[in-house]
Amino acid sequence: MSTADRRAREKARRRREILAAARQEFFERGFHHPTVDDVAARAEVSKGTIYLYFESKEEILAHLLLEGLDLLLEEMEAACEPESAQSPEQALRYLANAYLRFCQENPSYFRLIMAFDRGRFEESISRKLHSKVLNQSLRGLDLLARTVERGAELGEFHAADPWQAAGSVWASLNGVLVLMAHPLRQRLLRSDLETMFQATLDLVVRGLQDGSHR
Amino acid sequence: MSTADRRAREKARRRREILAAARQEFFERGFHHPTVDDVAARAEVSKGTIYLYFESKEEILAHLLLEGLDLLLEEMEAACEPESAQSPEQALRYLANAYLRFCQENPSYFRLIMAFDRGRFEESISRKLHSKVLNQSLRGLDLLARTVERGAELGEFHAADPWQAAGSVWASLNGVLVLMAHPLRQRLLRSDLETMFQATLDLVVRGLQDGSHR
Amino acid sequence: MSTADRRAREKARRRREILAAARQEFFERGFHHPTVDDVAARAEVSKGTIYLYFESKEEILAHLLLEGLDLLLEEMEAACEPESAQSPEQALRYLANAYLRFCQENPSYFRLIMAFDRGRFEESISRKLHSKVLNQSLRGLDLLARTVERGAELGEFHAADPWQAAGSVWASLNGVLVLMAHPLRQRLLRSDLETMFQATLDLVVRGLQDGSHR
Amino acid sequence: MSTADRRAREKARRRREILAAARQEFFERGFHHPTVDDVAARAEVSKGTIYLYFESKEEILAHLLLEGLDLLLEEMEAACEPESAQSPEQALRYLANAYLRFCQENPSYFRLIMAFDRGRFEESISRKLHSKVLNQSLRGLDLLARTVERGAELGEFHAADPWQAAGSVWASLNGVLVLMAHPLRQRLLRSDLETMFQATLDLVVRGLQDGSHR
DNA sequence: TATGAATGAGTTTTCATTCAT
DNA sequence: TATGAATGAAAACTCATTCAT
Repeated sequence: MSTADRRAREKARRRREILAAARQEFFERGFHHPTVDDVAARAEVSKGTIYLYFESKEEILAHLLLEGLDLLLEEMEAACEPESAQSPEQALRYLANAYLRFCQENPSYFRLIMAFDRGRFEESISRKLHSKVLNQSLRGLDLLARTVERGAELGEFHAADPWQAAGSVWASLNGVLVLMAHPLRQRLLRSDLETMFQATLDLVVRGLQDGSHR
Repeated sequence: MSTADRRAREKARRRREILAAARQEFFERGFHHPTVDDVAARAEVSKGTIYLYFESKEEILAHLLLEGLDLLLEEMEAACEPESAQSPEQALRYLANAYLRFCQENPSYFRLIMAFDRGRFEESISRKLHSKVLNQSLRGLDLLARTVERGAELGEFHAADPWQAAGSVWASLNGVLVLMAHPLRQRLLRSDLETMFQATLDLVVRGLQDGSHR
Repeated sequence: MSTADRRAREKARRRREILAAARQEFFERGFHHPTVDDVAARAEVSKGTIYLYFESKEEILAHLLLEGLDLLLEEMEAACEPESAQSPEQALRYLANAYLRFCQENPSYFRLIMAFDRGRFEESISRKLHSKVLNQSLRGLDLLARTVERGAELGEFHAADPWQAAGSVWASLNGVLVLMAHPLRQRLLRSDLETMFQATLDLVVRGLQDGSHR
Repeated sequence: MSTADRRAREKARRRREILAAARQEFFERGFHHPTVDDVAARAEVSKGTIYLYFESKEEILAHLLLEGLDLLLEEMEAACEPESAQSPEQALRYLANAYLRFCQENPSYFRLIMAFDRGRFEESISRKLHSKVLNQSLRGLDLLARTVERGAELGEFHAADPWQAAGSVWASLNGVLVLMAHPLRQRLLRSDLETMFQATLDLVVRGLQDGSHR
């Protein structure tokens, strides 16, 4: 067993090393520029070895994406940790800000997450991995939905369908992050990501709190 | 003159034909798959001819993008046409719905517009064309901002900075369109684009109307 | 006739204009870079017109070469003009220096002449034009040979075969021009074209004057 | 070790095979005509493999050039081997004849060496390779200069600056080789390379021996 | 005579992936 | 398990020349 164990451990370590090398390459030089050779060189293994641990180049990127999602989820979960202690609005704001911080601190992961949406990814990675990514990417929405739901139960939010409302919130925040990713739009709107993000958050929170119907 | 005229007309027609062929290829097979050869074959001209009318493959895509933006802007402008006759809320809803319709009816143009954001486009098209695209892409935001401003002046919206508010609204709507572009997310949220879009629109409109501050 | 005359004159003028445009393009940007389009643009005629006046791109270059040779020959002929008035040595030195001046003042023509030697020229121009170039390029040698011959007759040079001797002289002078064309070799030999050329000229003149046989 | 050794050996062999294939292609069909595909086909490897062993097409040519220079230098060094045993004149003649033989036996290498002078070579090969070529191409001149110097010290040659004199000799011999490379000029001068070369060699040797100043 | 639109063969280089060792 | 040599499809762009008008 001990031998098998060590083998497995070493295998896992090697895999992590390759992933780390890929992360550096892709984050430093863009998602398209680095070649498998570049990654192999950085990981100090041969090109063939890469294919021993990953099916394809795209799968490596998918795994990095998964990493990013894990990190994001972790931070979002931490943000609404002592759940009961926070008001739903507070929790919503914490969640949103956790997302904002994550994007600011990990712009490359954010770009990767956004790139996943419209990419040839889906065509070129295994079905299993693809659904893994999708699942993970929905957990954030889930956290949001639960918070909205709690707010609705407490009468603080007016949302007939918490999932839908969570979708709206998520879409709005995401939209700002994408919108402000472009420096030119920051200039045009004479604003920065931080300000814009908070303004949008305020806007949707007010929308959730206001029960009036047109 | 007649000769020169006919020449110019035929040149313009040929250009349109190439653009049409490119549109078909790119919209049917994705923005990355088709080669210049494919476009040439579809347009029934030689590859060299393509380069007589367009500087590069990327410029063709940029011109398609411009087409899409023109179309979108046209529809948005039509939507708020008899400006004075509409309440700001009404105008905002019309604008938003014009955007929604456009995206539903021209999903490929929408994908192209979204794709433009993050891409090597900027590096590979002429500066002039690039700024043309940017300019056009900002006019939608401008329409929105003017509407918000009118609402603020009439006291119907509470927005200290109309441009910022317009940015929030635009970002939110855009966010929904992107979010729901993925069928899997539609399923998960047990909703469809239409519903989700209207819900988000409601949310932000309520947010604009509600003057309370937390 | 007058009409035909004018036509012919205009045709000749147009031809010269194209040649002038080609000269500028090729001399400024190298013999390989400019395209037929570039030449046409410079001459302010259409590309098709170029082919009305010249068979091919290579033929244009050949005509420029011919121009260069004409110029060179003119100067060499001027150099030994009042033939009888000069000593053969003097005449030889004048001839050589005419060549040197020509190369210094028309480095592009010189490069073109050298390029003709080893080039695909021969393959791609008409036989007639090719022999015209060859003929012309031999007239310099002829001048040299006649001077050597005169020297031999006067007993100042010792040359059993004046043509052969002229060939040697010509080859040597040419060799220096080529050798010193490269700045790196100028540096290595710690000399410049002028000095080296005169030194070589001295060397061969002494060789011609010295009747000793090993 | 054995494995690594064999690998290295095979790699070197493959490289030699590619170079041999390139040599055949380039020497048979001209330096410009063959494509990388042609070389690959001749070497019976895929096109990609070529680029595994050489950076570019130009680098292949540069390596062939280097081969040629190595060969030439070898023969020139052999020619003045038992240095002390020869008179300077003898040594000079041996050197010159070694050069002549090389050019006669390896006309393609000679053409390549001449072609290197003026060409886009310098722009398209690595700096390191380029200086390697330059270095090698100067060693011939160096041998000549040392011989002339010895002759000057012994009083047999009159050369104030041995390097300059060597330059003159080298230029002259080179000039003949270039001049006579063209069959048409051989015909015109009613001479052949061999005769012309010896005549020119005689001329410059006499020039070196004669100390008179005009 | 002049135009200029159209052609399309031609060429280098890249790189994900495979597979013999 | 690891290597790294080999593959070969792919793809954008150029430009001399032709020819209908």
